[in-house]
Amino acid sequence: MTTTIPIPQPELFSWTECLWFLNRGFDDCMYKISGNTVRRAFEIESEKILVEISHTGNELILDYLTVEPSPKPAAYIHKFITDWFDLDTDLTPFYRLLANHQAVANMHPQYHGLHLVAMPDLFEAIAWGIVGQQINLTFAYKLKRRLVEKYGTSLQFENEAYYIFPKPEAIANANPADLRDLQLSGSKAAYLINIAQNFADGRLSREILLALPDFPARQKYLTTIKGIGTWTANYVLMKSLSERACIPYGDAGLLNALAGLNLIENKQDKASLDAFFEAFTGWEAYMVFYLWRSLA
DNA sequence: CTCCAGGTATTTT
DNA sequence: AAAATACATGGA
Repeated sequence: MTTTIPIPQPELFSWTECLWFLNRGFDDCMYKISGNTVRRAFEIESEKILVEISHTGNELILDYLTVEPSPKPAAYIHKFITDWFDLDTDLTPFYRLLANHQAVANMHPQYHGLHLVAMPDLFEAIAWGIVGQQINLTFAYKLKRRLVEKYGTSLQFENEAYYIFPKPEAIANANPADLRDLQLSGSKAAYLINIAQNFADGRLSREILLALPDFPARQKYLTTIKGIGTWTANYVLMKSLSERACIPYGDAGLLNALAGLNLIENKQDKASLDAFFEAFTGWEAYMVFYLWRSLA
């Protein structure tokens, strides 16, 4: 079965750039890329579904490779993919701001059509944020894979396993020592279990965060949770809740990119960092994403 | 061997 | 309130 998702502004969308980001040299176990297609497995209401996404000029094409989804999972997947590639955002204003700033003006022609590649699943985004704190990305993706292979589920297709991120319940019931054996730190193991329990008990969810009045309220709510500091809160909000005003302060890649462009003196130079971002009000998260892109 | 990684909580000035 | 430190371990 095949279905499609229209791309509202195909002239400002580049599938090649989005795929480049997904495939930028790390081993992310949540999808597989081959050629110009990406496959990802979902488990919704205990239905396991494998989707292959490809692209034409003005729409994404979804092929269901195993089973045809029921209406509710189909709707979930449609929304997930719309959010994954941030299809509904019009980049025109962002590109105008880039053009006005000499140091980053070339990013528009260079990365034209790159949409912010998101992590629509909030639990996955938070868990990934925790796992990735203060370690290099290569190692972080290894830890993520171990976590997913041990606590997630999977679907077999053509002799390959497609993994589905663990449900909160699976990690809520995990033994801290087992997480520690995956080479997570003791602190991270405790953070993950506590956060998973919050999700499992209904004390934390996308809906709960969205019900808060504004962005600062969501930041504050997240940072009250052990293990979620300024960086993780902003990272999660920009990657999973489409908050466009997020700056993951302290992010090593962000600081390196800004230093490389001589926009900050050193990693403590918050004044210059804030001054730079003032030119991108409302598009801070996109600016961060493009700076990360520029590091490759 | 050293230094740094898509940091945070805790302890010490 | 600001600064130092422990945490874990791979990669360069």
